[in-house]
Amino acid sequence: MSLPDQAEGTTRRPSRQRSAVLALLDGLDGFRSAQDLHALLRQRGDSVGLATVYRALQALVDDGQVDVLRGDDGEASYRRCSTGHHHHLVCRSCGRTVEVADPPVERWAARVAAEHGFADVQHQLEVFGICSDCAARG
Amino acid sequence: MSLPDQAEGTTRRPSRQRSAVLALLDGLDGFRSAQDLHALLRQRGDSVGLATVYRALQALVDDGQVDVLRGDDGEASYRRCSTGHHHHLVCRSCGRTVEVADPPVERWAARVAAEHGFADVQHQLEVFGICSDCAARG
DNA sequence: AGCGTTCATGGGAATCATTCTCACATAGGT
DNA sequence: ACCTATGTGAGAATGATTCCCATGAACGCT
Ligand SMILES: [Mn+2]
Ligand SMILES: [Mn+2]
Ligand SMILES: [Zn+2]
Ligand SMILES: [Zn+2]
Repeated sequence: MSLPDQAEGTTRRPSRQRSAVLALLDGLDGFRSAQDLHALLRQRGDSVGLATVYRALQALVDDGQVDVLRGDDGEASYRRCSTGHHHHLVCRSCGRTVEVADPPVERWAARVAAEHGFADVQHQLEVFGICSDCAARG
Repeated sequence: MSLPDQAEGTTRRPSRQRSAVLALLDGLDGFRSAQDLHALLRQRGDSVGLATVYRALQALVDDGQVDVLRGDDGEASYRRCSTGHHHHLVCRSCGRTVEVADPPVERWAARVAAEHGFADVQHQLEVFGICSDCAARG
């Protein structure tokens, strides 16, 4: 049902920078902007050029290892995710994210698209809210 | 369930420009970018400043008369929509859009959020595909 | 280890949608 | 007609993302 991930096998020459980006993402559980990730890398000492951060993220996205989300302001946020198809429950305040699945909506999307003569169907479903930690703080 | 639309009653001084934007949207059935709408207004003769197009669209969005969608490139697209809560089936090629509803997913989103302790829940669900007209052309 | 080829990096310029500024126009009430 | 609050528009400013290109690092070969 999900896209073939045709670019998944692309060989890339390993580099300290790419590893640093992936390692950073592994230690975070929420969606973060490229700018944020770049700043975090600097603090951590693993300095990486901003352009390289964007390139690394794009490569990971193409490879299906990272998910992207567009905020209301249009800024992209990235998160290390499981490779299968899923959706997200995201905290608007801190970005904390839970991966969720909803089989019924998968069928619904396919059916409603077919009913209207649409082919090549994709869908996106995200749930936003305030997590309990953030609600406690105010 | 949907947001209170608190700004809905804001009084705004009428203007030729605002009317032109709304009239243009009424004659279109797909999502269009602000830049596109601005260009269309110029062609049509109702010239309106780009900043004013953005202001008019933002006002309509705040008023709940227009929906916004963020494309993969982060560019915002706008469409005159019915005021109630709904989702969209959008053609990736021409933007043609059908409004759709899915009551089950409404309940599902509320439940899954509650199960994880999230409050102040919103969700967004969009379906993308290629409409029959565009599929016919190739 | 040395060398050449190929690909990755990074800093800064370029892009581009969107927002801001502010001088000017205009709607509406007097 | 006149006043005042608000809308407009041209261009500047903003800010995320991408592009450019000279430099650096990885790989394959010797
Ligand atoms: Mn799904
Ligand atoms: Mn819904
Ligand atoms: Zn939170
Ligand atoms: Zn179409």
